[in-house]
Amino acid sequence: MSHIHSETEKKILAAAKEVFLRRGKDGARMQEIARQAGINQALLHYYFRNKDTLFATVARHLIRDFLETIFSSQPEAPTFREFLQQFISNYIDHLSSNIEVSRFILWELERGGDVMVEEIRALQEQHGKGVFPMQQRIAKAVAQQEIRSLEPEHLIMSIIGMCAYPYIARPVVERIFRLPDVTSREFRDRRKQEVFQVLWNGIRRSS
Amino acid sequence: MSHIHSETEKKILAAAKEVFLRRGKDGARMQEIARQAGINQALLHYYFRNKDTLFATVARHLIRDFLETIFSSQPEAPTFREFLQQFISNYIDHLSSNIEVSRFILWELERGGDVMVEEIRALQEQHGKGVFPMQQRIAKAVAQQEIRSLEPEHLIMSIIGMCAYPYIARPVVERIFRLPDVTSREFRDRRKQEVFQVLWNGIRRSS
DNA sequence: GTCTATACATCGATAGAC
DNA sequence: GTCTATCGATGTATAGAC
Repeated sequence: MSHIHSETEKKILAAAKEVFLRRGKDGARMQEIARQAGINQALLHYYFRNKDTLFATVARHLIRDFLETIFSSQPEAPTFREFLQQFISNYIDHLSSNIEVSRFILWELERGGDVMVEEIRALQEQHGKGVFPMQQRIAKAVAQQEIRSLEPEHLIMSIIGMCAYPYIARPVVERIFRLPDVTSREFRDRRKQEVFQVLWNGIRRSS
Repeated sequence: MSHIHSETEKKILAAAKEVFLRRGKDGARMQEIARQAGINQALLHYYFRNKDTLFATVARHLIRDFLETIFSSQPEAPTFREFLQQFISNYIDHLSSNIEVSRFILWELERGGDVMVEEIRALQEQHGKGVFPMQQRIAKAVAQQEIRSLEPEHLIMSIIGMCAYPYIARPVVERIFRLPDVTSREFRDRRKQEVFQVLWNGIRRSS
C-alpha cells in the first residue's frame, strides 16, 4: 500500500469522499467527483483504475476512522456505570455530527459488510486477543459482579441499536413522533438519559 | 385509485414486488421484472407508465402490509409486562422471516421515508386519535403506574432499535460476534429473552 | 393488449494529442 | 500528468405492426 500522495491524488480522495458520502457507491458519478476535484474524468481513471478501486479506498478510510473514533478510544471510567454513560454520550454525539457516515455504513452493510468486517478484524488484531475492546470491558464487569450475568455481544447490540435507531429512522422519528431535530442538543440529552436509564437498570445486579 | 386488476396486472405486481425487494429501486431492472412476469418490457410500460409509478405502487403495498402486521394487530395482553414480551417476540419473528422487507424499509428511509410517513399517518387515522396504537398502550401503562414515568416515543425507539439491530447489522453480528444465524430459532429465543429482560427491568417501577 | 425493434439518455472507461 | 473527444455498454422508454 503506497503512501506517496500527490497533490492531485489528495484532491481526488477528498472529492470522492464527499460524493460517495452524499450519494453512495451506485449513486455517485465519476463525472461529479472529477468536477468537484477540479479535474477531468480521464485523469481520475489515470490515478484510480476504475470506480471500484476508488470506492474501495474511500470506504476503507471512512470506516476505519469511524471505528477508531468509537471503539478505540474508550472512556477510562473507573466503574462500568460511568463507562456506559460516557460511551452512550460519545456515541450519540458522534452519530449526530456525522449523520452521512452512519448512512454510508448502512449502505456498506447492505452491500454485504465485507469492508466493515475486515476493518473490525484489523482493529481487533491491533488491540490483541481478537475481540472488541468493549467486549472485554463488559466481560470484566460481569466477572466482577458489577452487572448481572449476560452475553457481552447482546449488550453491545442493545446499546448500538438504541443509540443508532433515531438516526436510522430519522424521518419517522421527527415527522411522526413530532420530536425535535435528532441532532439538536435537546434531543440528544433526552435520548442519552433515556438510553442510559433503561440499560443501566436493565443490567445492574440489584434486580 | 382503481381496484380493477387484470390477470396481467397482478402478474406484473407480483414480479415487481419480488425484484424490488431483492434489488431495491435503483438496482431493479425493468427488463428483469418483465421477464419474471412472463411478458415484455413494452407491456410493462403499457400498464405502468414508468418505473417510478410501478415502484410507488409496490412500495406502498409492501410498507402498508408491514405496518399492519406489526402495529395494527397488537397483543391483547392483560398486563403491560406480557404485552411487551409478546410484542418483542412477534416483532423479532416477523423481521426474521421477512429480512428482505426490513432491508427494503431501510432503503425507503434512506430515500427520505415519505411513503413510510404517509402510510403511518393513514394507519393512525384508521385507529383514530392521530397516534400510534402502541403509544396509547404505553401511556396507559404509565398512567396506571405499571411502569415508571417515561416518554412513550423513546420507549418505542428503544424497543425497535434493540430488536432490529441484529437484522440491520447481520454481517457484523454473524461474522464478528460469531453468533448463530440471526434467523435461527436459537438466536431469536436468546435475543427475545435478552431484549425483554433489559427493557422490563429498565422501565418497571420497582427500581 | 401484446409484440419486435429501436430511439434516446446516461455513464464508465479509453484513445490519443500535447 | 493532463487534456478533449469518443467508444461501448446498459437501461428506460416509445413507435408502430399485429
